[in-house]
Amino acid sequence: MIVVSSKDVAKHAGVSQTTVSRVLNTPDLVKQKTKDKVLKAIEKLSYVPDANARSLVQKKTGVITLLSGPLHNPFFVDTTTAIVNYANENGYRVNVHFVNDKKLSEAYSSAIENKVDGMILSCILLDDPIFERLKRMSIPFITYNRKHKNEELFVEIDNEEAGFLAAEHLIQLGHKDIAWVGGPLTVSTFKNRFEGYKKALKKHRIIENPLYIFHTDSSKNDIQKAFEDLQNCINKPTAICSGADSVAFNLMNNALSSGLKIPEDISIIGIDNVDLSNHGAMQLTTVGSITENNLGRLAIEKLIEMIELEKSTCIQITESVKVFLRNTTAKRKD
Amino acid sequence: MIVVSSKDVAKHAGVSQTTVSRVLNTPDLVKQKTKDKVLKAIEKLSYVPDANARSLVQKKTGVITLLSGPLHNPFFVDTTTAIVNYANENGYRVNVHFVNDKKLSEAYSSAIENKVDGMILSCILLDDPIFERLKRMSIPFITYNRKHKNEELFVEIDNEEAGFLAAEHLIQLGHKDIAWVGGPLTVSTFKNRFEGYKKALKKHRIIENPLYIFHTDSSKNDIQKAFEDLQNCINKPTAICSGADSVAFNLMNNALSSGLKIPEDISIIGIDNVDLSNHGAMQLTTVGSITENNLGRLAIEKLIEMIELEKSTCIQITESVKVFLRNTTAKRKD
DNA sequence: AGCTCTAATGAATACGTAACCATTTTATAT
DNA sequence: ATATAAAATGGTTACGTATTCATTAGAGCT
Repeated sequence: MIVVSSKDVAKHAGVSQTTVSRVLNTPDLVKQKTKDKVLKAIEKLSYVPDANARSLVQKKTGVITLLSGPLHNPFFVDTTTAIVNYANENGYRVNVHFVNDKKLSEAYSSAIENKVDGMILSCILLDDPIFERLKRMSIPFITYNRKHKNEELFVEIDNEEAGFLAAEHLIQLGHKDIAWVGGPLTVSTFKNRFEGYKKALKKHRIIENPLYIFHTDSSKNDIQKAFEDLQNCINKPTAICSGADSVAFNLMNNALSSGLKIPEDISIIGIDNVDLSNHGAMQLTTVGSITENNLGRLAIEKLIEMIELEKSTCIQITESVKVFLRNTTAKRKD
Repeated sequence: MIVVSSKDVAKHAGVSQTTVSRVLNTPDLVKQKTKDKVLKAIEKLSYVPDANARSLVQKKTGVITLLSGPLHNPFFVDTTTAIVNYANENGYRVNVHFVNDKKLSEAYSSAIENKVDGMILSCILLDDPIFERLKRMSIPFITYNRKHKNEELFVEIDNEEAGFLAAEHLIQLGHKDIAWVGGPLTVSTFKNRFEGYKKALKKHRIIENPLYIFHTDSSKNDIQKAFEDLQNCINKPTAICSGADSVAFNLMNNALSSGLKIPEDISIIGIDNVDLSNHGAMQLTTVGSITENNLGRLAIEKLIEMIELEKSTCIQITESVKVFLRNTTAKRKD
């Protein structure tokens, strides 16, 4: 790979490397005639400045690392789009990593190897040591979707309220046998949503049935297993409260392929209100942010602010939620 | 941002910077006792090598730029996942950009600003000048999904055959009034698929109806407009051949929200066989690669090969296709 | 012409790493 | 003990840029 440097341009234009640099960064300081010479040389040699070298001296990389959950979860489709696009519009490039909880720490260390201007994380655990590590390294970062037990630097929806509203919606439709299929309780999102679910049951004096409760690893297989176990219950639940839209989509898939009709045979509600849930073929009833703000977008805005103002403010954003009524929930049949 | 460098580690451990570098890169060349000292210092100062500085001297960035289409097209969900994950497994980071055709050149120039080890493009136009530009810069690259008129360095499915099979499938179900809703003909994918569609009609002696043919800009709005125009035809088509699964999903959404039943009232077939098309609620009949290889995965494998072997082979991969029969197409009612 | 002030340019250096070459230390053979 | 080879370490430099400081050219004035 032949690389043409600013020195080559300088030699070709008969000026110093400094002047070449000036033409690109502070063009007002250089005479028009010189500028022309240099620009011509740049054109002719098709010179492109090396962003790596620049970041070495400027101590600014223009790169943000995104540790996102996997894209087969449509929530991360929406957020990744918002994050990458907003960052690009503001002159940042985004290194994207799709992380699963199993090899979280590998992902972290590989991400830290590279000096970046900031990091944005979706997959932090409640008591993840990465939190303190990033703070010690004084690298700007923010979490979205999930949050750390420290309750700092996060953007989320009101997860407990979301779980509560989801369950209460089903209760108000007359359901009593309401299952919960969520994700691991080591992440704030599922933990709080599950708390909300329990709170709603309690409020309406419905006794929790341990056979109805599944904390999956949010993999397709594990969710399918939960669904099958539910179908094998003696008292099949008439409704399922899903810990996330992605879980709901998987459950819908399982229900449909075992011949069940939604919502006639079973009601399913999600949480997140991802774009896909509004598709005509899905029409998933779900709970999501009232403002319909994209959490990724909120997070990246704040992160870039932190980077550019160079101060580490405390960011705690919790979006209020409501039910988005669609066609996967219906009154209980008797 | 305080940065601790290998010099700091060296001073702390009482060795030279060279030795620190050696401990990390060629540990066999350094005595155990020294190694311990250095590793201890690294630990204590929580030193992390600066990948930028390294790439400056090694002339290798470990970064690949991905110019992908937007994620609301599920095809790019599948490919982006495959590309990012495979690249990460092989020690590369991926700068992701989501490009729309309107501001393609902006995206290019911003991407080129940064020296990267390779580029992978989904959105190249048939006669895109970027092709020659990248070749001149001798930066390894490959295109997937679409290809350039030069017919080099691409991974695709057999698009003409795909269009042909899609249309013929509808014809064999008894349909004669078959619409085409695709994307711009300036991209190879849609151009060739449309050719296949026409070929099938011709083979079965069905006359093309210009009122049935729409080359949209693949935006939601434009597709909706096409759908509405089709519904306003005097002879409504009984089936639609979509230029891509993403188009098909949009059409399904339009059909369902205007009260039509699929496939009873209208048959819809896609091309790409994206993961989502197999979801229970979608069950989109579509045409896709026989091997079900992910095009993104094929492309990134080849790209990394090119990077590491440092030779620019000619890559032309065209995957054979077949129909994946699901539930959005049915016999024509009379 | 001589002076001052500003505009325009260049030389030298730092950034953090790996590579190259030189040197010192240690082990092995005579 | 000495010579010789091998192992281990250090000094210096290059990578491509932006920055700092020094210098030169030119404009405007008396």
